[in-house]
Amino acid sequence: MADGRTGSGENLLYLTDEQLRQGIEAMFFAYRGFTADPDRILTDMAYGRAHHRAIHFINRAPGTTVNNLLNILGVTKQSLNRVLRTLIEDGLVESHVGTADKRERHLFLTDAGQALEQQLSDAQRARMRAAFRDAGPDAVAGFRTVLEAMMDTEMQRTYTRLKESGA
Amino acid sequence: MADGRTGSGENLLYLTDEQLRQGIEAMFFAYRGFTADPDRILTDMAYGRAHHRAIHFINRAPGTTVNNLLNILGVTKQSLNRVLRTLIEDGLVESHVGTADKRERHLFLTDAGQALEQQLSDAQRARMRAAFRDAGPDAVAGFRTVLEAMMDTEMQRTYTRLKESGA
DNA sequence: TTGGAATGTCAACAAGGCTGACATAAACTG
DNA sequence: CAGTTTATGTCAGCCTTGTTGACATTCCAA
Repeated sequence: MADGRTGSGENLLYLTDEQLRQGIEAMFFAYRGFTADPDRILTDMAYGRAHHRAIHFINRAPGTTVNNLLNILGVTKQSLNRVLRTLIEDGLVESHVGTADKRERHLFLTDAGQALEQQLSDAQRARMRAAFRDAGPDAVAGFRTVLEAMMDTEMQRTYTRLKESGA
Repeated sequence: MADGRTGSGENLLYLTDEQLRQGIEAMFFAYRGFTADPDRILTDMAYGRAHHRAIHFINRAPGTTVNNLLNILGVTKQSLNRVLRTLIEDGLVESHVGTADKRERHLFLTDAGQALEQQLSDAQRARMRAAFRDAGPDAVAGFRTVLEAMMDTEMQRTYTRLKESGA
């Protein structure tokens, strides 16, 4: 079974260890490309990938709480807090004490924050768009199907919720 | 054009900004799942993701030189060296002076190194296999097409070379 | 009203990137 | 052969970004 064959008559050659290893390496190299363009922009400022992630999801769900962002990003609150503090100090993010629950902080991008978000996502989308266009719609559908299947189930739910909150 | 439509008559709705953003978020969440299982195994030892990457590619191309590994991993020699040093000290990797060119060091996994590699890749392959099986062969083909298109051209070449050196 | 749960902040530490400087040995070149 | 380039290793020090621990504030329920 290590080579993915079964006696069922189905063609399962796409599940051989060699095919899986190629998939693993494709993920590794592609993720480098995926992050390369925003990374380049960010190092010119004093920011890193963690700042990008925070900005992305605050833009995606304005008014989100720190706790919610924590669940999305999958890091500790202390780690996120450091990133948020610099973004707030630099005037890219605003934090408003919750009205219903004063323990909560609701996060928003300022105009400057939105400008940076736009710059970063333009760069990342440009690469994604080129890849999607080269690959074609059927390949893109397969790409998304496999990625969804690769997520932890909890992340699948988060991803779907975000997806449905969009257009 | 920001929504991906053109007047060409082609259906380019899969290139809308919303579709691209979903692709971006899918990459983010899926990569977390992709690394989660090996990460869990590694933190129980004193190792991290960097050690995993080194072990993976040494196993993939036994006898590879330090310089070659550097190009594959895309890190500085100082960074790689720190990782290699611990792996060699711990008896997972062996470094042999080159015969043709004595400046080069050729890297090999020891039996213990191969055992760890097996453990890590089993975990990672299990998730990839489940995702591939759920998604089906056509989706897997699309997945790989998009990932290859998303790599930097230099990484595409590295990836292809590795792929062709396999089965 | 009091104790626990939720939320967020501050401090300190570790992993793993990075640059720069430098050493060594081997290979190559004029 | 002398000088240069290449491959590798090492030291020092920096930054980002993850971690745990301690603590303050706020809310809610017994």
